[in-house]
Amino acid sequence: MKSQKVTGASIPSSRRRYEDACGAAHALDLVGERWALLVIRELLLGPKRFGDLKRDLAGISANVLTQRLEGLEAAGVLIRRRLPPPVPAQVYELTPWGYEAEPIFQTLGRWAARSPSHDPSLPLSAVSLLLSFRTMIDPVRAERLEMRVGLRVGNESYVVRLAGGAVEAERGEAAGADVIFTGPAPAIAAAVYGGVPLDALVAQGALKIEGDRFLAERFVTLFPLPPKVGAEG
Amino acid sequence: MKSQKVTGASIPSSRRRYEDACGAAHALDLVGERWALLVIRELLLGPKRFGDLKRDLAGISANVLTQRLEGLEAAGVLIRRRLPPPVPAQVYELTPWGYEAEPIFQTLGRWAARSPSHDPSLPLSAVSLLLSFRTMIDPVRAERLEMRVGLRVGNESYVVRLAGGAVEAERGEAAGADVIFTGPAPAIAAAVYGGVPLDALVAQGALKIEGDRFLAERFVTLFPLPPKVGAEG
DNA sequence: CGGCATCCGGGAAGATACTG
DNA sequence: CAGTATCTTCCCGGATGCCG
Repeated sequence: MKSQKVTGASIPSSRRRYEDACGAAHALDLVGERWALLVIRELLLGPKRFGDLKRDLAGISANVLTQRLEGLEAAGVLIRRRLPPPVPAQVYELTPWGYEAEPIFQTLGRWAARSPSHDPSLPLSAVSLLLSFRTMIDPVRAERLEMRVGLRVGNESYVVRLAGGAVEAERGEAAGADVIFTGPAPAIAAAVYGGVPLDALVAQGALKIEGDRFLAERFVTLFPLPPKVGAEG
Repeated sequence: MKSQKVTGASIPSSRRRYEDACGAAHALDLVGERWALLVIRELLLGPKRFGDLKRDLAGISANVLTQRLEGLEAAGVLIRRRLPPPVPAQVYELTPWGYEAEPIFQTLGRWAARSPSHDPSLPLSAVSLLLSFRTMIDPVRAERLEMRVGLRVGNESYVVRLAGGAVEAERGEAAGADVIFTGPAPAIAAAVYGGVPLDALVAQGALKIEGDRFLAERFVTLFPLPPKVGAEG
């Protein structure tokens, strides 16, 4: 029978769509299903394989991930690409338009960071952390500050460059940076957003810091969280 | 039995939450359920009653609307307020923080407007139309253009003010504006976003135009849709 | 192991009818 | 008008198993 494959590309069935010309409503038709936006988030720093996505999206199940990847591919948000041999792995990569979704995460994140119920001490993926640097950088505190910060999280390596009040945060080789943090993303987040002293994190073995320790101390002060609601004004 | 009422404030059960410190993930915990963002959208121009929300959110059912309103109230996004007599009606109104969600709609809308599957000819609420003016205004085409445009949609009246390339769009009295459109929101959208000539809409009775007809023709050219993907730059 | 299908249980969404 | 009660349908999440 060879199983005929009639799954239908998992575009939301027409009954399940908002029949609404509003752009935001159509965005929700495309990426409003559970996990869809977080799948995009995990790809914003570059292509990933199925297993990496499953690992970094703690709690997603394989079948849902498959459905979301199908739906997002059908919507034109990402493409499935087969890497050439040496390692003929399959990866999922955002289309140029898919990459343009990043401002959605910035406005969502900035807004929700003010929620009384937001808990920055929850687990966090490396991509989320790097994207949060792009969103939360304080240009005033960062102006006339130049540094390259390397991050080693799991098997991946990332670089944050500060220059002229602007920030770049992307995948890249950490070696040669002014300071290098090695450890899980939540430990780095604890220093940057939780106010946990670097000494403490190093002492308990959660974090390793190489290079300019003074720059490291500066770095973790550059990303202030907005005031929670209720503390207006 | 009097039915015991244990509805529970409808904050997503913990199994259903992303346990993720990422701000965007938390935003989805708060407003990621179906219809939640559209409920917020309908309140961005001011308070509404239950029935108005149900009418303007075509397709929502009463029980889902009730659940969303409960959840959004529990999240601190909106409050339920009882108007004082003459008409002691109940209305739902965004909190100050709820109003701060508007940029979410702008980034979502701008992004999705480029989707190949976006269809601007679908039905549209009056609020969506007004918000789209804030999002889609072309400051270049609007610069050195000053006008007040009144919109009468259903029983509500709205005003769009253009000055110095900036736009204001809000509830307000249409009388006295330079030009006044009267008709359903989709008809106005057809002129602005669908390129349908005003003559045609007036001729078929979909739209009434009072005041400066020349300004009306200018107005409908001020909100260009971004290029669809595939027609890249 | 990566990718995908299948079956199942629970729960959220949708439709309809009903109540104060 | 502003919701509630109830029933059905569908989606989500987990487990398992197949195939390369």
